[in-house]
Amino acid sequence: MENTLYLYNTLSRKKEEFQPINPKHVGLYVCGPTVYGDPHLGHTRPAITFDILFRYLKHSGYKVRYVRNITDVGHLENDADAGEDKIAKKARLEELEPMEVVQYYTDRYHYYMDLLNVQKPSIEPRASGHIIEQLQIVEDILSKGLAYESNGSVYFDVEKYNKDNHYGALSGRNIEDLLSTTRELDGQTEKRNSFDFALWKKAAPEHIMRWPSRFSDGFPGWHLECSAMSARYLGTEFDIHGGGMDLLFPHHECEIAQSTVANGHTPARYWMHNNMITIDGQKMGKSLGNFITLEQMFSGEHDKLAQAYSPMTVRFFIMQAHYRSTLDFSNEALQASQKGMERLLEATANLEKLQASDSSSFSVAELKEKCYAALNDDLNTPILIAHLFDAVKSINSMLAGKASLTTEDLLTLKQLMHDMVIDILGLSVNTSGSSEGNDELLSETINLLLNLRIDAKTNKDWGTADKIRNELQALGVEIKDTKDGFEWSIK
RNA sequence: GGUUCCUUGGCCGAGUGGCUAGGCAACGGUCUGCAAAACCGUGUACGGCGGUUCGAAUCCGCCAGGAACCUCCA
Repeated sequence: MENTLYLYNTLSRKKEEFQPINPKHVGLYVCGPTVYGDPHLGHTRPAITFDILFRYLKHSGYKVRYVRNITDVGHLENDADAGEDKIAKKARLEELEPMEVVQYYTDRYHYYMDLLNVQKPSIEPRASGHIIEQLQIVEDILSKGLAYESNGSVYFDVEKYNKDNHYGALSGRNIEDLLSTTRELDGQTEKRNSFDFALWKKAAPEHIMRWPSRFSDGFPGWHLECSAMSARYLGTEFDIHGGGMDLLFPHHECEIAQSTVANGHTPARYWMHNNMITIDGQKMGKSLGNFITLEQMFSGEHDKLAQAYSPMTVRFFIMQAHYRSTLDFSNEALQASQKGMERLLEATANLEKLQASDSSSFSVAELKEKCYAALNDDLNTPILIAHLFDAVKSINSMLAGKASLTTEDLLTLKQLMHDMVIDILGLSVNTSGSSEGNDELLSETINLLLNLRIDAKTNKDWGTADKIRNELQALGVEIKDTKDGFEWSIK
């Protein structure tokens, strides 16, 4: 495929042609979840965004190593002395072993990602499994004089780093701004500057998750795991680093600083950031407590939810907005997505019914070109979907006998729709995930009833015909009359 | 307070200096026993005020409103 993919690089703040370091291979690192809570709607944004990137890169012929971590240690609750590992806190609250909490929420995360048809990354490393690598980086940075030890903790010396590098290059800040804007928090006394960040943190007595080191019994600073694990599995320089926009600063900025000191160069060439999902115009997130969990989305059990939404509806909803735009949650928007997606999937399934003819009344080649152009333009899935709806229109026109395609064009269209809808957008064709009651007996029974209805119609017995239709519909069987009979599906 | 970003028709949501985004909803028509589905058609959108330009929703300035980050967050 001689397509050129353009990706928006946060580093340069513009779209850049994507060129991998090693031809045919792509190294992709994405910040994964912190597993101390149930996955919510917000978690689906990066998961789906980078799932599409992963799928598209593979579709384009690249061999992709996709690393997405599980954060199970190290996130400080507040800062400095008041710091407490989030996992540990949750554990004490629930009186569970920290690793028990981690396991539980990791499993939950995996379960819901599977429902959303998010492909598993190639490697899913855990921070807790890479303490040694993280300590090695701490030692390395210390030996280079860009970190200092203080009361059993080790901090990165941002000011010193900034002399030869630009701390803030990714997020568009500079150290002067940071000096004046960083909030004064308790327990900053260990640090030389408020913007210094921990590489290693001494554990308070009540802190359960801890590892021995020559500095103290403690745990790694929360930016360090990504530096350690990306370098271990992708090398010190790899192609793409992704994550949520909320991680841009300080997380990714610190990551760059650490890795730059350790390796002499920035870790990733392209930095991609997905925007947030909002609700009532505000970011959906843990801190605000305004999130809707995926369990709630799929069951409909939440005050904000007018109904349950299927995983595919949620997936489609997310893909209908560009990944760098905020996306506002609303029932109306979700319902619109659901209906649109059903139409798209039905048309895709109906491709099999199409008959070729002598000539083509529309250009499949042009459609195909537009689809790839949309993807190549920084993964513009809303535009891609708009083009797919054009295809839907054409497919339905063909079904209605108002459009035609040659055998060759029809084949191309089938392949294209399969590639786009199934492979790249990752929608599964069996629409609603609910009762797949496709057992013989049920099918034959419904067929029997609908055949009786045809008889009734032949006899102009509209009362009986309507009764069969209405009652079946009430039971959730969707009925469509066609020229030569009927079609039905279970809703 | 600092930095950055956003404001598009009933709802969601793309986009470009001049060429139909798309979806959902609505309305009219075709089809149908009636519906549903499908098809055809309709909707004179770009926060406000100035400026640049032959021409701006798209560039610049100001104003209004909103958001993100600066603290854990996807």
